[in-house]
Amino acid sequence: MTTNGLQHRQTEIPEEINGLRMTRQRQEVYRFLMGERTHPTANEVFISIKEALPHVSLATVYNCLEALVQHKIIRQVNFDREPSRYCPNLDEHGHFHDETTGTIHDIKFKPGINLTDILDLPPNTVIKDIEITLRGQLA
Amino acid sequence: MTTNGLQHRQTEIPEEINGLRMTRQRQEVYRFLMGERTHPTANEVFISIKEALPHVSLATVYNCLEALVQHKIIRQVNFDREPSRYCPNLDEHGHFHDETTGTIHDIKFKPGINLTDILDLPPNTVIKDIEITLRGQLA
DNA sequence: ATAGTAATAAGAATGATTCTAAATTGACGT
DNA sequence: ACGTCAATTTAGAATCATTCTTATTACTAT
Ligand SMILES: [Mn+2]
Ligand SMILES: [Mn+2]
Ligand SMILES: [Zn+2]
Ligand SMILES: [Zn+2]
Repeated sequence: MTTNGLQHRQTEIPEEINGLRMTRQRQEVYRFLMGERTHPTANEVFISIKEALPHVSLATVYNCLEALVQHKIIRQVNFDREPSRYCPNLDEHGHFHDETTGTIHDIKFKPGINLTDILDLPPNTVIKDIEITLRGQLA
Repeated sequence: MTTNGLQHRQTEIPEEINGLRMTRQRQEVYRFLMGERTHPTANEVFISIKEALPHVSLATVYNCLEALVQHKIIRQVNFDREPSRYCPNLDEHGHFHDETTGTIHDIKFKPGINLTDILDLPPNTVIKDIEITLRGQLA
């Protein structure tokens, strides 16, 4: 019988994703985000993974989130000047911010739509990223 | 001969726009933004209008910008977590952030396009605002 | 002019995020 | 296993755009 804590692991996360070594802290951040549709903030991630890693620091959560974003494992989402939120959905999608409840919802694009088709862009423009944000009420 | 400083005014800005009283400070902020396509930050506005109003404070610039935004006279534009920028273009448009030069460009939509047509939104959704941001290079 | 309200100014406070420096961990070769 | 080196984590300090506080000044209306 060992005490390495690996024997009863429930969700298996690979050693490495997109070239990023998945340390215990990164695993917990990633696992939590994968189970959330709410686009949590860094602080919400911090509070939640403290259950599994009581000694984790907020700086590490920021470090993990930055590493995961840079390796395109998760996405960072910003609403105006509010604290950044994090999204595990890698499909191209927009974000709807419901003013009534404060909740955030992923918005898919209708099938067959190319965002660049509707934009009046100069020729030969290289687009690295598109962000679409909506604010309103889910009537 | 008077010293009220109003006799040689070059650009006439009305006393009131969209129900907002145009104080001297608000006029200068607004006048500067109207002459800029660069989407300046609050600090850039501050530095520029100090020529005309040497005693203006940065807090006042923030106050003015907030008032102008709330009365839909200008628009606030955010790129990730960078300082907010301000835009005098009230037409519906997106923003392209050129990584090479750091410049920001307004992006028009192709004629006859309704943004909501391409989004897979739940029925009866009230949309108060849409923001489209692109990042890349103007090849 | 007086009173009441709105706006401005200067500086302090805020808070999400980043930085610093020291300790810990992991990977790799011996 | 051991030593070495790089990567990662940690706690706390620092950063800095923005907001807040409070006193002063400017309008507006009687
Ligand atoms: Mn947070
Ligand atoms: Mn600024
Ligand atoms: Zn999302
Ligand atoms: Zn613009």
